[in-house]
Amino acid sequence: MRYTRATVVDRALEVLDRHGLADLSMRRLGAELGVRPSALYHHVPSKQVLLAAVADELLARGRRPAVEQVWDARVVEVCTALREAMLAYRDGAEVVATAYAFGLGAGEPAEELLEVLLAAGLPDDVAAVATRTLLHFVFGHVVDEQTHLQAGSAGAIDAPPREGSDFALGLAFVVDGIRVRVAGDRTTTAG
Amino acid sequence: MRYTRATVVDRALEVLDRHGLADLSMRRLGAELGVRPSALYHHVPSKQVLLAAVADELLARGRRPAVEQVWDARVVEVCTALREAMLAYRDGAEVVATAYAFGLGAGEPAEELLEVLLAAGLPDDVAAVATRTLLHFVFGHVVDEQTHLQAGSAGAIDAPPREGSDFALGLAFVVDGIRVRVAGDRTTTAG
DNA sequence: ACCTGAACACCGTTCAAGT
DNA sequence: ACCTGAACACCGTTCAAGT
Repeated sequence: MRYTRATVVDRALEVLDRHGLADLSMRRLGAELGVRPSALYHHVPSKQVLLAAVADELLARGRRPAVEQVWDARVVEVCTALREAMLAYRDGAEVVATAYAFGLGAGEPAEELLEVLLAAGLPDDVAAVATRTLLHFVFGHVVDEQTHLQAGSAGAIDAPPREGSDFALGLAFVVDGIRVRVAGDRTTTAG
Repeated sequence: MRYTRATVVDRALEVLDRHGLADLSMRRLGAELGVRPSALYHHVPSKQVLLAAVADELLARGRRPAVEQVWDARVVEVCTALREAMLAYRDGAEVVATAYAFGLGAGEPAEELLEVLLAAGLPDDVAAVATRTLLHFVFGHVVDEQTHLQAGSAGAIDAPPREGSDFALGLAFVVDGIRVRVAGDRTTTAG
């Protein structure tokens, strides 16, 4: 059998969702494809790069069209869509957060947020920090949330009721903080 | 030679700081202590627990007395001290953030922030979410920051100028967002 | 109680050789 | 171009046996 990079990534995402990140090894993935682990290195330079590709594929599948018009509602929309895309796959948040930390994935939501914040009137450097702050919140929160959800569904102990409302409240803290700056800059520019 | 749990943790912290998290294996640590890896399991039940102990030791060494009185200045103080404690050791942020995610470490800064936010007048559930939002920001930001700092000092490419000011600005977003709630609750209570 | 010796069940990655 | 076979240099953890 001859494989392409896309099918390797697809199969990796399938193994991730079915067996979890801990079981997604190059050897396991090779076995799943009926191929020696070394064969994978013809399609992907390293496991790190493969996982980044998995992260981006996962996010691509979760993409939703933009509907909100105002900057703050748009920020909430992008972050909420990001959360849902990650929650849709087992260990999705961990994979995306790690890829982002290595600078290899999640570039698209980052660019989208930066655009929105620049359009809202923030200076370049402030918008860049605000974007990273939002992403750090989303990744940290959803990794936590997904860990607890999965622990709850696997074991006998049921998970604490950490629903989307906690996400909305935490996100509101960050967005409100950014709003203070947006309003301040507008005032400064106007005055 | 006979060792105690404390010396094992101390030595692990030393290996972490000198060689990095990737080189801190049970086998490596055993060799460093002149002992078989299996001997370590008499002092510590698993590597995960060892790393959590390393995280807490690292934070204990970075502890500073509280000086600020007002809640928002106090929050900034706690978060800044947390950042500095983690930056003081190689891969410190990664170790502490991971231990926190597993619910095994960093309990002390979490409790401190929660106390401050409750004293500021936030209801229990809001204060809990605010605490987690602050910690997610701090961990996410400092892991990023430390990765770039270390990449800059190791390789030929110099790091981008991500100084403490980015941290202060990002933290201000979250604190300002929380302030909106503190003010709102006070208004609600008063009205 | 603390440690050794030996094993179990794995990893990611490289690379000459085959087709 | 794509894959096999085999190796290199590792992992965390368990457990009977020693002292």
